[in-house]
Amino acid sequence: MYRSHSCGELRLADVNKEVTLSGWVQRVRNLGGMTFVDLRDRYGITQLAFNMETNAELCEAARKLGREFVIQVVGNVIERSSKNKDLPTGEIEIIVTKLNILNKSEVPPFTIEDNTDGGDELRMKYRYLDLRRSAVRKNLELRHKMAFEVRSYLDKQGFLEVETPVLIGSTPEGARDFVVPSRMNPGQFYALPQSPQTLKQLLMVAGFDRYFQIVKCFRDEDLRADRQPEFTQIDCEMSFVEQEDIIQLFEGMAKHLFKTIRNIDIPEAFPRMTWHDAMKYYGSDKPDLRFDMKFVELMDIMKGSGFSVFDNAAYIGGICAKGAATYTRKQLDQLTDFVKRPQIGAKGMVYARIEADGNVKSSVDKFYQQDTLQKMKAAFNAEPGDLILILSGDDAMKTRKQLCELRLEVASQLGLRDKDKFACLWVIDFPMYEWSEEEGRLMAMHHPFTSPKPEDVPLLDTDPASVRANAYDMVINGVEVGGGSIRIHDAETQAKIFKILGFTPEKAQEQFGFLMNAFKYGAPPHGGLAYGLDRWVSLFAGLDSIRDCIAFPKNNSGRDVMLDAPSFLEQKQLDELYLATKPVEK
RNA sequence: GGUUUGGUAGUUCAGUUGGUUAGAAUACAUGCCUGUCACGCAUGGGGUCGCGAGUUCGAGUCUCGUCCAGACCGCCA
Repeated sequence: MYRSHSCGELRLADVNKEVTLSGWVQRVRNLGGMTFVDLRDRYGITQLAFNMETNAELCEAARKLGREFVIQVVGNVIERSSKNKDLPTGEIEIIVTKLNILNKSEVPPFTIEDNTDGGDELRMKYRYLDLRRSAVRKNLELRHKMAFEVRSYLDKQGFLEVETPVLIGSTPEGARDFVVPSRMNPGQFYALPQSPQTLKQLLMVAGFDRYFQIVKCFRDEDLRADRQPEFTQIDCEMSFVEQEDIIQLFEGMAKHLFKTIRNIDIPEAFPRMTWHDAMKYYGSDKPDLRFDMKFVELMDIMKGSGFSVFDNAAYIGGICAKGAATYTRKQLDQLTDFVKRPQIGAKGMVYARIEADGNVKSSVDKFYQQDTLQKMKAAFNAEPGDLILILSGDDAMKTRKQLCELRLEVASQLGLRDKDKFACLWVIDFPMYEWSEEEGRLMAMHHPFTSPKPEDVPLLDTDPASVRANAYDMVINGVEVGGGSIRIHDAETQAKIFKILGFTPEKAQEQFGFLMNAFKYGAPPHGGLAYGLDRWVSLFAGLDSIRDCIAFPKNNSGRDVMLDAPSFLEQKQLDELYLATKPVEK
């Protein structure tokens, strides 16, 4: 028997028991006459005590233990003479009578502690050591609990978890596919699913009217802190439902997760905002509503006073930062530099402080009379002590996006983006299409299986760009945590949508014939939603990157630095796969 | 593909205007220490300053190239 107890469970009530413990050596404290060893496993830390007077040989052996040695001890639980209140097991310790070294360890390249001295790169290379740290382990425990609660909730609602294949066909619409060459079918490739979208729709045709799956999805696009090439979705689909049914059910799931994971009750319904309003008032389809700072458009007030930048602008808008009039000139210059960075691309920033007497002191005072500035102040409902920040530009959408970045930056600086505060939101009524400059055609904003709003269907023929979709995203704290739509379920409409997206009937048949054929055999009305599990976990854990809640994540360049993958193949493997070329190794 | 920040001891970092033997903390090793729990004290070892080229009497420091890593833009139906 390797252990009778874990390293996290012994308490005062266990005093006088003889126990066997196994674990890793966290630290050895050698005080001369006695030596203490912290023994760690994933349940906690228990202190082992060795005394030179009572057992010199064992005490000498304990002194020689190194960090991360795996040991097994037998000993008696006693009450400590000096207790440690910071440790759950801090009232007891083990007087060791037998010590067995199960395995030695080299000195680890970084310290295995909550405040490790290791940098990200090193921790990723030795991820198996990083995962020994409680901070990382807790994230994976949280992830497990969330997946468990998702299954519990959906099972109670009658959902069935069905596995769909990972080796499927490539579809050029959407993100780039990861592809897998087929040895048995020379020159042909599988693709890994970007999501099981079409497969779950086929399950609806098959009559599995409540499906879900916690499933890996793959997208071969550049990475970010919140994007991995493989990520996990809570993928759901339902038949005989309208948008409202889906919103209700998955809002319920979100509330269930808030309650069970964070013990937060959200009695009221989540607010809803149209995509149009989200863009107009927040410059984003995923606004962070933990704070207000709504955009105010100033075209009527500020245009035509001789300030040429504004006079020539297609959009003038601003935000009001409550109580931020104390910003110094230096801070304002830094904000100006922030919006002028190439990633944001604004030309400049106008600011105005509301002074104690109610007067407006702005950076463009020489162009505006005080009564114009007062009108502006009124438009923001600004009060003394507030700071107004204004951007303008000749492309309204671009300027709003710049203003969005400014809003988030100022909110961060003012401490308004509290990780323990949550603001949930449904963004609804997305447009069906957006124009792609690169492709020179309309692209599906959501995906090509999304249905148009019934009242907008006539517009498909006259003005497709203005058609709204039965699509919805859930946004929490400015993070898109999930999204979905009511799908098209008849072949005729689906064919029409493909046509608008620029597919020839032949091309549509070739790529999506299986779906359109299925629709000929009694497809029920259906729709669904997918939540991003990684993003949910990182929100609840307060993480800056989803990498911290993934056991073995990939780095910025899509590499697994621990496995050193991807890697080159042997020529023999390439030959078997009919892959001719091997890039020259640098 | 682009913008930007960084790469110096095992690790995290400092290193001034280009100038003597490149430092600190921590980790590690050795010794002392009987109530520590970030134990303490003393001593010691440890460096291809990412790599390559250039400028210079002299480069960790300046220039160019390159590799690696992070954040972001494009991209992500």
